[in-house]
Amino acid sequence: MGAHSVPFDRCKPNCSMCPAGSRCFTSGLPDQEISLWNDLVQTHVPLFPGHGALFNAGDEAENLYLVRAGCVKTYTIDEEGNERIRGFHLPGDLIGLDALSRRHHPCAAGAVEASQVCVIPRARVAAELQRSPALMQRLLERTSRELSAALSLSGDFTADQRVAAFVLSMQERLAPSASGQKLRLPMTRRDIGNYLRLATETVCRVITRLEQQGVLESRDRALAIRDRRRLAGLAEPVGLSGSGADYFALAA
Amino acid sequence: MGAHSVPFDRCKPNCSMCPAGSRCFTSGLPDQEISLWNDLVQTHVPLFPGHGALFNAGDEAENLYLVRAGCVKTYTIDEEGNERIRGFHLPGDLIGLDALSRRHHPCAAGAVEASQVCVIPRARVAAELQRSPALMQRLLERTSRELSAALSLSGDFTADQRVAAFVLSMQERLAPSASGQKLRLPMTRRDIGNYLRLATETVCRVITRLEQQGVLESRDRALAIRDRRRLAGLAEPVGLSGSGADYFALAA
DNA sequence: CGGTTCCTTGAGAGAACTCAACGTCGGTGG
DNA sequence: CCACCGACGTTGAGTTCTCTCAAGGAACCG
Repeated sequence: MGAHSVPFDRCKPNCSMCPAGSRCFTSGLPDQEISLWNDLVQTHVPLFPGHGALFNAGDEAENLYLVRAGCVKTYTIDEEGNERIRGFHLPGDLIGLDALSRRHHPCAAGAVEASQVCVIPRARVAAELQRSPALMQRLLERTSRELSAALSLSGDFTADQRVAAFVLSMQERLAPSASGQKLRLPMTRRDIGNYLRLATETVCRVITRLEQQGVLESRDRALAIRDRRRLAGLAEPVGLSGSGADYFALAA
Repeated sequence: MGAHSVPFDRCKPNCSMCPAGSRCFTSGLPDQEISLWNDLVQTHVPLFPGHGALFNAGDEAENLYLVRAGCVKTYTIDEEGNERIRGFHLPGDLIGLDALSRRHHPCAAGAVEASQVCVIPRARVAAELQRSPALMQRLLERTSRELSAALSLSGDFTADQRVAAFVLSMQERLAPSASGQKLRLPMTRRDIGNYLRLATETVCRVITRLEQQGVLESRDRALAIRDRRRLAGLAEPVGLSGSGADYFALAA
């Protein structure tokens, strides 16, 4: 992965044609608000794995980013050069919510697979917050939801529990309607392990074991859930799933 | 710890006399905004360890809470009855930010030591958000900061790194000015271990080791940092400290 | 084709956990 | 006043889960 950020080209996006569709965090808002948001979005940029980071840790946090398509990871690099993945961001997810109280990004962001992200200048968001409580609430809700998920994953769970929770979570986020269907994970085993704080080999072994027990079917990145109940039973202590259950909780 | 929430008594608090003082998240706002916030605060309640929870996981999230004095922990109980501490909340900290996108609390809250918390009805917060962007920004910033901290702690760190980061963090939060002074931790070794995902014994052993190396001085819950540099060096990969460095980052 | 990256499986090592015991402290009640 | 009890803190010995190291096979690409 290169050291420098990608340059932005100028192509004005249009929310009504967005591939993220109903997963976008504006989904469900009145047309007027969405158009307002659309005006905030400055441009969108393509992003490819290994072709430079979207931003690096310590960079000034000038923008928020919204994933249009693909998968983007946020990560830190420790002094020994080891990557630590903090999160995977799928279509509709915002990137940069952990920097809202800071001037600089606490982490870097880069593509896991070929992706597109919308760029929203933070100054414009800050200005808009003065006018649109609804958008601000959405922002706050998303941030709160990420907090809740991060707290869930920070427990000390076994490798089986972690992997089970991860698979379930990815299924819900990637294909919320198609339960039991085949699923294609965007990331490598190494990335999964890094995110779950497990060695790559451990991830492999757990998946193999779950396959032998008839819980999963897996061929490389393709994956199908055979026994959802057992998987959910394993994942339950982690408490990661169902984060997006009731959305408008903050609104009175 | 009892199963039922404590009843609220009626004592109207006054922000200008709050023991949390400058640590409160309203600190630095113009007097007018603070008075506005003061109006939102319905009441404040005392809280004692072992005398019932402030709320339990699954409870309807009717209120936000703001710690006035003491120390409050948030935690979940898994199906085997094991407690998992998700966070310690010190004077000035808000409780319930992880529930802003939900109707129900994902965790319980209870006193670590004798404490007082302000009660702020969420409905009133939601209504106020329409009018006061400054307060909303503070709320968003606090949530973002907690997210950042939670992500930092979710890495796979050694017991030494975790304990070092915890001690440093507590020192910064409890006595930001009095560096090197003696510090009194509000929580037991068991609570620390539970929070850091370490066995109680491991926490003891690490502290003992750090003492032998001249990094710390420790007698039960009293604690003094002897070699801040070594401690920070150990804690550095965790990246927990300094979260509150630049505050008004979101404001334009 | 080579070369690279990813996935998978095996064997040994190590960090943290569990189990167990003991000392200390503070409260309680005889 | 003191014995008792429970909670907390500390230390030791053995176990276990996951990691590290190593190697082979599969997929992809120039």
